[in-house]
Amino acid sequence: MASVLSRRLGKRSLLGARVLGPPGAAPSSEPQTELLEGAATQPFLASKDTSCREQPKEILKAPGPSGLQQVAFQPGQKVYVWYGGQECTGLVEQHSWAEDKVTVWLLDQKLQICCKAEEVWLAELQGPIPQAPAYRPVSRNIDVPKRKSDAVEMDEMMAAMVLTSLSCSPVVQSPPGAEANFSVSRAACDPWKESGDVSDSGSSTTSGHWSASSGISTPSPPHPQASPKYLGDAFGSPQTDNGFETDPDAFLLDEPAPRKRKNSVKVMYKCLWPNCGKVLRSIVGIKRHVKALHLGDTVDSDQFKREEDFYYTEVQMKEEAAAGAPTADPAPTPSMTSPPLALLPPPPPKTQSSGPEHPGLESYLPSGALSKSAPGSFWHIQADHAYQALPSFQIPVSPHIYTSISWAAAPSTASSLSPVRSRSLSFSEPQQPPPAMKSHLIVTSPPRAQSSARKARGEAKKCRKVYGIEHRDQWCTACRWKKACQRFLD
DNA sequence: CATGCCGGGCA
DNA sequence: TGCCCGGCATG
Repeated sequence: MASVLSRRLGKRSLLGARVLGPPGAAPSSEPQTELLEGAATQPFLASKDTSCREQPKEILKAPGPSGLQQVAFQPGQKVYVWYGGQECTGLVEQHSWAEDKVTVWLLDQKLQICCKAEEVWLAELQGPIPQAPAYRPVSRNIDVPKRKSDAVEMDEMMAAMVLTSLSCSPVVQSPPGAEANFSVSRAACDPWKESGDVSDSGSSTTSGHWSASSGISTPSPPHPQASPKYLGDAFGSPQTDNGFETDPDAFLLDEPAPRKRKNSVKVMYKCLWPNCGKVLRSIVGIKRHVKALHLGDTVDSDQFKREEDFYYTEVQMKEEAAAGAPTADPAPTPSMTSPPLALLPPPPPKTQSSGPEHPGLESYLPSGALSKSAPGSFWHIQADHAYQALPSFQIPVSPHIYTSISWAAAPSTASSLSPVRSRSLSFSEPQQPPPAMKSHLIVTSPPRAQSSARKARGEAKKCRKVYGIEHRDQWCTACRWKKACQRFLD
């Protein structure tokens, strides 16, 4: 985590320097908004901006006192602009410094729009772009379809542009800078940098179809990175999986859709909005969902513009059974395992609900953050020698429920005797339905005063007693190691 | 005293 | 991390 933080900070600061300067001076609309936005999205923009585009060619206005990034958009420059709910590619037609507005010709929509300079960002290093093409600004207004005599030229140019964009930034259709950022475009443009980081993004998990059309895909989702972190780092994890072959070349040019992951792991996007939990297959979908249902229509306010990103998270599902053992991927992706949580069997009728309730706990973590964090990761914890993690393992299941899980590993020798730790339920040792692990809810009391105290000696016979010292080899490992017996739990 | 097991050391 | 053991608590 620390590492994440630091990394993150690093980025942020980087960005701060570059994109958003000291608050205030900038010609931006409302300082307030700017601040907020800055705080929330900077990192994204940062990585995106710094890594991909501008650096190389764009013209930055002297960072003067304002510090705000001021790009002098030049006619013909290829840019991205957030329009109609998606990131569109377009060409700058005119940049009005006075109003800090930019007129952009949207390639996709074939129309011209005029928006604030801050809403427009440069597409990566545009090669030798035809300088100031001949098309004249037709109107500052939006939606002025334009098909002119120079249509031909335009077409050519557009074709070129499209090609460029295809090769450089598959993200064309992906969501706004916010999270989209790390996605492909970055991957594509910034192979040399943070390749590790990049790898963790969808490209590796999803089959990376950047073909905008495929509903499922969308490059890489914020992955653990985005949302979670902001929600308080609930997910633990940096966990960048460096598993992605970082082949610069592959990245630079239109790489054939990244190979699919061998095992069909589907990436879905889950809404993290409290009590929602909707799962959609496309990032766009989820964004839309969040925006529409939870954020309300705040499209125009900068401040919320990319907020949706914080409310969904990527989850990986195995094709076959959603419940299936979530891949080894431990941390971040709250792989579809969260659900089980909800399904946890209610505390067995007579579980010892220890006396002291802990009303206080309830108020703790926001359910949102929590629910998605802990569980996901915990559920697949496996331990061979459980004794170490064994005794009552508490995991916050929901703000107010603490689950105490414990499981015992079947000793290599006698699998027949897989014990079950349960003192409330009177199981005899033989197995218990749940194959993977045995768990039962126990409302544990908060930091037990006497936590340090030794665990009372269990009444059950332990290996030592049962097998006798002479058969020490039949003891469970824990016993052999003079640890709490795992075979005969009490 | 026998047992259970925590804490800690070692490889 | 696996393994072992000193030493303490408990019955």
